[in-house]
Amino acid sequence: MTNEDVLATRLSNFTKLSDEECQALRMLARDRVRRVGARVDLVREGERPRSVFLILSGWAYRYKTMEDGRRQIVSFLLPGDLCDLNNFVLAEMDHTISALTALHFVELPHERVAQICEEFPRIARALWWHMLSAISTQRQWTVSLSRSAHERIGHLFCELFLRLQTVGLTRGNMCDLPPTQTELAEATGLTPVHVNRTLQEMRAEGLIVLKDRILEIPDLARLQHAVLFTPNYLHLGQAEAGTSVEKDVAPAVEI
Amino acid sequence: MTNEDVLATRLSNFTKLSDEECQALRMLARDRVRRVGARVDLVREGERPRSVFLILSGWAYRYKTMEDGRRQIVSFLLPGDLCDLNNFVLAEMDHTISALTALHFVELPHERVAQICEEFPRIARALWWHMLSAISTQRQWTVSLSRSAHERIGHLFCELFLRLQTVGLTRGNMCDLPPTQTELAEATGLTPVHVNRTLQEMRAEGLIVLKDRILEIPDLARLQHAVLFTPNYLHLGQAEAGTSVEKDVAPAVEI
DNA sequence: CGTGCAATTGATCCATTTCAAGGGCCGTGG
DNA sequence: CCACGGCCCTTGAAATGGATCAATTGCACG
Repeated sequence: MTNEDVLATRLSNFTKLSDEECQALRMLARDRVRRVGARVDLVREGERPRSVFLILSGWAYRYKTMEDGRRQIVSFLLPGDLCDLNNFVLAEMDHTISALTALHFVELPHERVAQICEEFPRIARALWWHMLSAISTQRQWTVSLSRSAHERIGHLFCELFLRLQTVGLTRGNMCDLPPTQTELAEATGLTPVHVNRTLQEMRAEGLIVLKDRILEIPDLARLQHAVLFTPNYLHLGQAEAGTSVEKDVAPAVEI
Repeated sequence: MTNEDVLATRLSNFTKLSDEECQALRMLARDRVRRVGARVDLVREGERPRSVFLILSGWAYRYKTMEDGRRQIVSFLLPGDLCDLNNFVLAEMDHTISALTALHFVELPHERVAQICEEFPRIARALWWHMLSAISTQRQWTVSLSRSAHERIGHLFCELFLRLQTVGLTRGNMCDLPPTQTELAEATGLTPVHVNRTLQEMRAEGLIVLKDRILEIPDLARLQHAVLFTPNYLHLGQAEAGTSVEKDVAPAVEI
């Protein structure tokens, strides 16, 4: 099901948007809707994408391949996510974006985005937030370098659940979780076997229920606590909070 | 030693800049130079920085602390690097930036940057590249999730060496490497003990010479090969390459 | 009714962690 | 001038989390 409201919904998590702005975003999502099946590449390493992708439905992911064949998924792209907003300069991709499930998306020329930003400054701001949150998320993933298997997986689940929630894709404490255990392994830097065993332990502890690609988190707070998850990096609902926070810092010497 | 040319040098790796543009960048680096000693925080988690930092000399790093005290360094900031260029929206920091060594830097109000970008579109472009390369680097770090200790450390060394090279801070095949083994451990997600042993092995293999905070890479190509390093993610010297790369991709169905 | 992929299980191996302690260097203070 | 504490690097031995190898089950699909 294609939802042309996803982007507006997603961006509303950063700033309140007017009806007019939402309408403009809705128009974007009608541009040139495309559909691809699972496992299809959207952009490949070495290419210079000439546009921004907006995901309307389905999951995608970015991954890097090493010479010896190992693959590392470096991020998941969910409905409402924009890819390579930053790539105005048409840089060469250093990784591949690929569909995890069947996918609906729109390919937006950069000018189209620029034009909307000019007309609606608040959308421009929201897009900055969007980008910021993507970068923060990337940083969080690197923190997993010092996390245990439990923490890596649990953390990922918390993140995905919350991100899906912001676009209305959770039902109570449940959500879809399309990636296979092998893909979870590629995302966390673990072995499929070990992911499997870790999942079983987490199930045994009652932290998660995961079956048939459906994830249920009986007690989100407990899971978050168990895996040391703090959601601040998603930067949800901070935009309103004003800008006047003053603390003493860096007793620097003026030169 | 403060080098007011670092930024121009750094950005020249992305696009050729005119003398006038370089001059403008040089003026930036004179704005309000500040100096702090090692281990001082520049911005702390929870704050809303109102400006961009430009590092003139010395090293800094971003890190996250977990509730149980573990620390993870998520990136190093070198001379010529700009921090939080993206943070126009004044988001709350979800991590801390701290000086690794004594540091010279400039704090630039966002308007100052915006103004320069308006006057010199090519600088704006270069700043996009700068940002892009920072994000790519962050992605590369998450690839370390599936790297061995040797690869993590070797990869980090290759990256730092090349980044330093772009701002003229290498001497032949040598460069400064101020982080302690404990800090290298925090950056790679390993134990200090294991970092120590891994370094010894890499020394024994002749891949590196590391003593007194000076790193020497006798054969960069060999090291790169040994740790599966590919420098494309730094996006150096791609800007000139034109934008017309066409390949067939994503045999998508128009709807 | 096979074929193939996802999930699962068992047994073994190894990389990395943990714990514990010693040595070198440097700045500080007696 | 020497003793001291602190930080950084180093070493050893033991414990363990996660990897590896190999095989089995279950299920969807042509």
